[in-house]
Amino acid sequence: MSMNYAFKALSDPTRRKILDLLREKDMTAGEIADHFQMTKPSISHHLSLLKQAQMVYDERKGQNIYYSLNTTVFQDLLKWVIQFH
Amino acid sequence: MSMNYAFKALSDPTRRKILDLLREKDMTAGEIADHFQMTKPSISHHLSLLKQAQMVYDERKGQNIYYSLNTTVFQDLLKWVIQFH
DNA sequence: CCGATATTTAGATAAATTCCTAAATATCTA
DNA sequence: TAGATATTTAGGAATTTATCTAAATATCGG
Repeated sequence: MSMNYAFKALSDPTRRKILDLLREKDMTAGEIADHFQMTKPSISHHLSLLKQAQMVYDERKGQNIYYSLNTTVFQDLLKWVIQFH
Repeated sequence: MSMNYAFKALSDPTRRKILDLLREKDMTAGEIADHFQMTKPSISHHLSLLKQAQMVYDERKGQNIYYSLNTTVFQDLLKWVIQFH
């Protein structure tokens, strides 16, 4: 089930911060990387895990690849958390 | 912030299953362990991480230690997830 | 086509995580 | 108090994760 990847993805603070950034607006991989003291390959790796977890979309526009939130898994997460409320 | 421990705790499927069990009823460490093909020390370790994340309470009653859900962190999680909804 | 820019992929390493066995601790009961 | 039961703590091995540098891929502009 895809929730497993989502929970794994959420366990890292860098990835949660990336999601927070994307909540504000869609961003390119480079723009995202500029918010961290970490190399671009490392951020690229985190983005790939978020994509694997179906928490972000990626779309190439020319030289850039834009990342945006994919909210479908968040709905599943919401249902999961509500059970404990 | 305690959310960090909570997200870490949730990243493991065994720990999520423990939480699901405790949703039904409070259970002793031994009862919980009976639901897994894993040694009791391993389950004990998972329980300790859940406690560190403030997702469960533990209370000794005689020889047994009962575990139960602590829902306060789940409320924070709910708020966090809702932001992405 | 070439050089520059944006991003990912590959490969390596250090740190963190999961799980085990053995030993320690706490409680109960005879 | 001694033995049995419940649970945790300690220590170690195997796996996974996070990060880096170097190299590869894709696109753009001249």
